[in-house]
Parts: sequence; structure tokens; C-alpha cells
Amino acid sequence: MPKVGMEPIRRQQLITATMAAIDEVGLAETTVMRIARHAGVSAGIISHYFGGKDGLLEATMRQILTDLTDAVAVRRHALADDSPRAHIEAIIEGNFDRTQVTGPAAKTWLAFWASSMHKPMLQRLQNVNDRRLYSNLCHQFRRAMPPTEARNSARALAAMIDGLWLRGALSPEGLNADQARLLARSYLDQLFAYHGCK
Amino acid sequence: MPKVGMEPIRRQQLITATMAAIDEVGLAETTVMRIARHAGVSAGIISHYFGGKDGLLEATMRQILTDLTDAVAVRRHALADDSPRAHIEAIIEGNFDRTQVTGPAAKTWLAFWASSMHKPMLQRLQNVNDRRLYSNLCHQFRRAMPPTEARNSARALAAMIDGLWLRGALSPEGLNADQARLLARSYLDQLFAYHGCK
DNA sequence: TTTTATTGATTGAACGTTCAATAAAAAAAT
DNA sequence: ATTTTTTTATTGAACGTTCAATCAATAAAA
Repeated sequence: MPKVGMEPIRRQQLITATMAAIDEVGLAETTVMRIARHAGVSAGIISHYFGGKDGLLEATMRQILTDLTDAVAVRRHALADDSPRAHIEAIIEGNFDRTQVTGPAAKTWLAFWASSMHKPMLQRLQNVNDRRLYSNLCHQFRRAMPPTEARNSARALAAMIDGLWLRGALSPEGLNADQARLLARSYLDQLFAYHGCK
Repeated sequence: MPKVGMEPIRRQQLITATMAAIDEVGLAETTVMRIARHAGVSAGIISHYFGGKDGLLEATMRQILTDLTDAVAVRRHALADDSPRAHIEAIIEGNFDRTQVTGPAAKTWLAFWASSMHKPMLQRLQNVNDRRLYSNLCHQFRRAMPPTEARNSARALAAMIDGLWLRGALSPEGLNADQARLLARSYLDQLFAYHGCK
């Protein structure tokens, strides 16, 4: 079925198939053949479009990070008021959307988290992302409390978001996104209350 | 150098070597030969003592979990007073000891976290551990606040502990255990203050 | 007819496991 | 004490499997 202009279609198919495969059997048992079968194409095509398996995995992680960034950005641009609290709430909401907190994306995310410890390129991607979450939170907290307290608040809320998400991904029942959002927002209330901001 | 009674020595050597290998190159590239080289023995011995690579990996995860359990238990038994706060602080301290928060144990922990999603036996181990952390926290919070608030506090503090630990393991600078303890304890203060307990 | 996309058998490397051979300690015999 | 026998621990080459990558062949659009 060779048509012209297949590249963007195939790339997206293969990235989606990669997440499906990781969701199904984990990163360790995700072979190029399994990915190809999921996408309904042959194994050879992966090297053709991504230069090899590693290229496809990197592209997949890039997409996950992009999706997260977008989910946060959309909410922040649609904000009614410009208060620090509103911005931080948008960040929380965005982090628990993650395109689809349930399903393939969740397990893929955690798989890359672990894998990034020993693959410099993935580590770089993951690090940029971590720092942005922290620095966005920090910037907003600084508008409402002294620098030291803002830094600690940002560190703590970032940890809580990742922790809720991690425990959700690992739990057999999956992540209860509503409950996670509730806990994170409740913590935000406590932070503002504790540091004496309105 | 065959001597009698080598089994416990070799088992421990191999488990330690496994953590070292995972720390060095990650779980995906941890081969039996690399583990054997770290332990200064031949590859065949792994099947002899653990039935195979999987058996050794399972034993390694078991030891990490045992070490964590012990670190918490020791602190709780050495408690000066029996207050909920003292117990919870001991749990926090124990979770940031983790035998050695820095070094091989940290990366091994995260590697198993990801791997447990698709290996039933590891998932079982990891789940038992998660539930114990939550249920211990919940039990203590219940002594100081209403059931619903206690449950939420336990869920949130558990998430914060895991999140601090996760972000520490992923960060290039490694986990700053002192800062993590500080943030967790500070959150505990906020929880007690927010829910109106002394 | 030419171009572009895709296939899938093949290749070579890497891995975990096995097992007959070996070597060293322990036990028994001298 | 010394030698021989038995037991136990360990080795490492060989085997079979699995996987990613390659590329000549193919098929469909342009």
C-alpha cells in the first residue's frame, strides 16, 4: 500500500504501537516485532523511519513529554484569573491529565523513568521536564511567599504530584485521578494556609 | 576454593553484586556474566544457587524490601514516647535510611519499581510493601484525627515520601536525604496543624 | 516507466542455561 | 602424620534461543 506522504502517519502509528506494547508486556519484553505487529506493519519499517529501535523509543518519550507540556499549557492559557493559586491548580490538573493518565501512557511513563537513569538522552529529556515542573511551581509560589518557603513548597508539591502518580501507576487498581487531584489541591490549600497567605 | 558452608556467603555476594550491576548499567543491561564478574565468580553459579537469573533478581528485591522494613522497625522500637507523631516521624526516618539511600540500592529500587508492573511475583512483593507503608501511617493518623482525614493524610504523606525518593533517585545530583527528611517532617507539621491536633 | 514505500528472510551478535570436568577441602584410612 | 577417598563447590565451553538490523526483492502509486 505504498502511497506518498506516509512518513508522518507511520511515525505516529509506530509511537502509539510502542506505548501499547510497553503497556502490554513492559519495556524489557517490547521487541521491534511486537511493536510492528501492533501497528500492522513489518519490523523493518522501524529502522527505516527511526533509524532503529532506540530512535523509536526516544521519539516515544519525546511525545509523552510533549503531551504533558501541552496539557499544562492549555490549562494555564485558559485561566480566568492570574493568581498564583490558579496557575498552580492548572499545573496540577495538567499533570493528572497527561493525555490519558490511564492506559498505555502511564506505564510507558514509568518505564522511561527507570530507563532514563542509564540512557543519557532519555535522562536529558526527563531532567528538562523535572526542572520545568519545579521552576514553574517555584515561580508562582514566590509571588505569594518568601523565596525560601517558596522553594520548599515547590519541591514538596512536585514530589507529591510525582508520588501520587507513581503510586497510582503501580497500584493494581490503577490511578484514581480524581482522588489524586483532590489530595494535591488539598495540600496546596495547606501550603497557602500554613505560610499565611490568603 | 570449595569450602563447606559457602551457600549463605555466595548468596549475599551475588545479591550485592546484582545491585552493583544495576547501579552501574541498569537492569536492562545487567547480564549474569556482569553480575558474576562483580562477585568474582563464574556465571554458572547463579543458576546453582538461585535456579536462574530471575531467582536472583527476586532475591535481590526481597532483600531491599527487608532492609527497608528493618530500618523502620528499628526506629519505631527505639521510640522515646508513644505519640502518633513520634511513630510517623520514625516511619519517615526509616524510609529515608533505606540501608543506604545513596548508591546501588537507590537505583535498584527504582528499577524494580518499573519492572514489577509486568512481573507478578515482583508486583506482589512491591504491593505488600506499599500497603504496609499506607496502613502504618493510617493507623497512627487515626489516633489523632477522624477516619476520613486520617486516610487522606496517610495517602498524601505516603505519596510525598515516594515522590521525594523518586525525584531524588532520578536527579543527577542524587537524593539529598536531609532535605527530603526536612520536607516530609514539615509536611507532617502542616497535617497536624491543618487538622487541628496538638 | 519511474518513484516511493514496504516486506521478510537472513545474518550475526548476545544471552541464559546446562553439565561434564575440575579442583579444593573434609573425612577416612593407613 | 601422612596418604587416600569422598564430598562439595565451582568452572567455562557448548548449545539453543532470541533479537535488532540489513537489504535485495516486491508491489503499489505517480
